Amino acid sequence: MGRPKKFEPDVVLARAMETFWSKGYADTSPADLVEATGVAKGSLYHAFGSKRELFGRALDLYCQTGAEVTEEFLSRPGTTKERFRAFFVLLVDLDLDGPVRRGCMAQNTVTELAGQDELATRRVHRMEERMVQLFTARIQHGQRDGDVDRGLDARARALCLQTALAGLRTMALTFDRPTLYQIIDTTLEGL
Amino acid sequence: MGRPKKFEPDVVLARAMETFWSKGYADTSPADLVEATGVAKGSLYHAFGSKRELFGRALDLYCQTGAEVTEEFLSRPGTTKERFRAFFVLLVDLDLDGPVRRGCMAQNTVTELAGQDELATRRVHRMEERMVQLFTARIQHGQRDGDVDRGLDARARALCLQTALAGLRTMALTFDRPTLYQIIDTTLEGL
DNA sequence: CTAATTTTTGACCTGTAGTTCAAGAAATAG
DNA sequence: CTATTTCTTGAACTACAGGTCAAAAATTAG
Repeated sequence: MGRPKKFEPDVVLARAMETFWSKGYADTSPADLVEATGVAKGSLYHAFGSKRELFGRALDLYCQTGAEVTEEFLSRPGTTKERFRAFFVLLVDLDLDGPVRRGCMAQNTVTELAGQDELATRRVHRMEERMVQLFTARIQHGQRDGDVDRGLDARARALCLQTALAGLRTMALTFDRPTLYQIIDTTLEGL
Repeated sequence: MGRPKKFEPDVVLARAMETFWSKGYADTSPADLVEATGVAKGSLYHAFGSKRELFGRALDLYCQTGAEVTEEFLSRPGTTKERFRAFFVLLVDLDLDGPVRRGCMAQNTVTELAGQDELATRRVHRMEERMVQLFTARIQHGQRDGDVDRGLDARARALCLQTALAGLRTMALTFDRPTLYQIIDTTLEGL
């Protein structure tokens, strides 16, 4: 009972995520969120508690979605190298084709909030570890397929790929597409 | 003539840089700058015009210093791989030994301001290009020394190293030292 | 229909960001 | 010593951030 909600919380959360992603935490104002979601300020606070809490939920959503997309994408048919290449290209394209270059929300968050917000920092670290796990698993899968040299230390390699990806998304803020593609190819050469 | 300055502009600028580096642009308030520099608010505005202009000067200082340190460090005696390793370790240690993890100010800036402040973004891009040039030159130097395989595309390799470095400094916000060292070693293996 | 419950909303509040400025202080020129 | 110049400083100002709240609206239980 009680008055029914006028908005879908998941939709509002997704829109809030987009806004935080594009503008960062500090530079997103309640007014921005009202504009992005179409929900009045009071309702937002009623539904989500505070700007920080809403941001936490948005970050969770981002990490969850990101992990799902990664898993799905790496498990499609193709060699290990092909799959990583396609995945990296996907993310670079995502960065470059958007109306504004905004990189990876998790990285942006840790860059902005490391040393200020331990919870957010830990959340991002968990996400990074998850990515390394997914990469490791894909490499090991490739080793079983005979796709990847069995002498390779899968986790060490996965850590390098995660590092390369983080770097790539930073580079994608200022470099052009051909250069970024070239970086992807050179990076993946050793696989 | 006129009343003499009470402070050394270079010292104030260096302190402002430290503050922007640690807290980011948006989250640094005039009050923070007053505390960090010991100079009254009015004087800061008198000397530097605006927060944005002061930040611009601070960013310039950071890029300038960074390029100098890089050049100096890569030109010390040792093989190419040794020099890159020492340089990467230096930066990781810098990140980890400070009182707060703050990464690279240039990356932080472009992460926070890409799509909002074209001037700052271009400034960072120039810095990144400069780093790639320095890396390229060092690799070519290694190729002449017989240090590095001559079949290598020096610039492509340098781009990868710059990307790895960017990634490494992001990873340094959340990962521990042994893992980061391992990443450095694996990354440099192919040199 | 009444009571109880849950949302919605904009008005309102407090604090601070970023800036300007007027008044005074410290120098030098003549 | 006076005029001129340049610096220093905190007070004052406007705008907005982040959040609270009371009143009205929409539902269901009985």
